[in-house]
Amino acid sequence: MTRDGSAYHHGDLRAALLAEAVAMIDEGGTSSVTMRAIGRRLGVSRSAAYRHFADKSALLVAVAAAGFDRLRERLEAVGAGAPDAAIERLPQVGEVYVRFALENPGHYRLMYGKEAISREDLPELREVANALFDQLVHIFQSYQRSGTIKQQDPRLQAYVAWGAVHGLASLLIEGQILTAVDVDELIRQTTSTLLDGMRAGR
Amino acid sequence: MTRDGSAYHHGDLRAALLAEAVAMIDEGGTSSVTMRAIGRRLGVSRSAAYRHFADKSALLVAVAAAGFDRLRERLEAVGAGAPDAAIERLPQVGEVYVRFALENPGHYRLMYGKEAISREDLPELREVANALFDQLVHIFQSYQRSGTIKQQDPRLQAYVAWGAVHGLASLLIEGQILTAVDVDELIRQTTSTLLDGMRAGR
DNA sequence: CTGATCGTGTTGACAATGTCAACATTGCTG
DNA sequence: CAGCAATGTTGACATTGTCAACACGATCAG
Repeated sequence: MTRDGSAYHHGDLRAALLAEAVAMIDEGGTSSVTMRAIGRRLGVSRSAAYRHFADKSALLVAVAAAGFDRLRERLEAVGAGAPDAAIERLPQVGEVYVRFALENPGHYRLMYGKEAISREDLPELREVANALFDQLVHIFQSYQRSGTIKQQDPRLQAYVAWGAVHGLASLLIEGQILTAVDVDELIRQTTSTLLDGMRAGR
Repeated sequence: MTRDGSAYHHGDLRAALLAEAVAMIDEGGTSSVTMRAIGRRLGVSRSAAYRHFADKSALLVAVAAAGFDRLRERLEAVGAGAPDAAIERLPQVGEVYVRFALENPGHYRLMYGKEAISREDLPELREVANALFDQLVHIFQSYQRSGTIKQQDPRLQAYVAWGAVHGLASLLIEGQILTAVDVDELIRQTTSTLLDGMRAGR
């Protein structure tokens, strides 16, 4: 293997399948991802994918997992050097998060939706997603320690913030925000409202 | 027609189709709604629905529209008598909104998702949904007039609030919030954070 | 009352999909 | 070099959305 392409054996079909699926998802939505179409695009037969994934759902799960990895990398890069409690942290995280969704709408929908894949019974996905959430909780804990925000269950604060940012991302990628508004402004407004709403000292 | 059931002519198939589709959506998700299955459940042939809806998408659009109507009714009922600027208004609206999503997850997903139906080119849906949004903008305008919150583009405030509430609803119905938390508490926390974050006077 | 007409249902048919079983080809291992 | 396990391919089936051709039945003209 690792040969180029004279034929029968692809070389690294698994990786190619994943990449192609990601591409198709962001081109035409999850519904455009079809076992047969993906094979066609890769010049491989319709059921070749079954040697690498148990079924379509398994393929999509792998795609989602890859998405979580990419998102995590980006988020970790935010203020990699900055102190945890730096006040710019939350807005930056929020922005990167929403941008990711906007750039990979199909991917994002797959990751946080339930239609295509159900997360409950997939420990693999649960872990990655939980890791992301924990990262957020840590930010709020730092803010609390530095006295910036209210002393409260940080998980609750994290859920509220995650909800707000996820909601904004969803509205945007689902085409619900039609009137002309500046996306950057919306993101800033969201994160600053959150921070102000959680500020310590009434 | 309007007769009971001896056979060929159903009586009111259109309404029955809508009702059955709604039921199926909230039972097994949008993907479980199948032209053929819906016919089976109604004891009618597989393509009977095509006499009332151009295609599957048209059926789903009608279902979504019905959903918007139901949601609007519920929201209008909130504080129907109370003055617009009453401070309890926003939290109440938020709670009713999230509750609706939790009670009709499939329906809600269909309404605010893009996978099954695309809203842009459906003026019919645009109107209902926009009416809902305008309602929200009005609330913020009232708050501003009464000096409760910052003077700012109320549409921006409305988007931020809508995003937060929509995001919370989405996370809940998509099964993203797994750790044990009180839903009521989450809703309250969200709306109060929003209000505090928008309060006038720094 | 008779029959034409149109709305409403039904059946047949087709292409596309996910998936399994049987078969083919290849690369690696002894 | 023989043979096995991994990887691809083809055939087949049930399911789906949808269209065309046909069937039924209510209503309206005469």
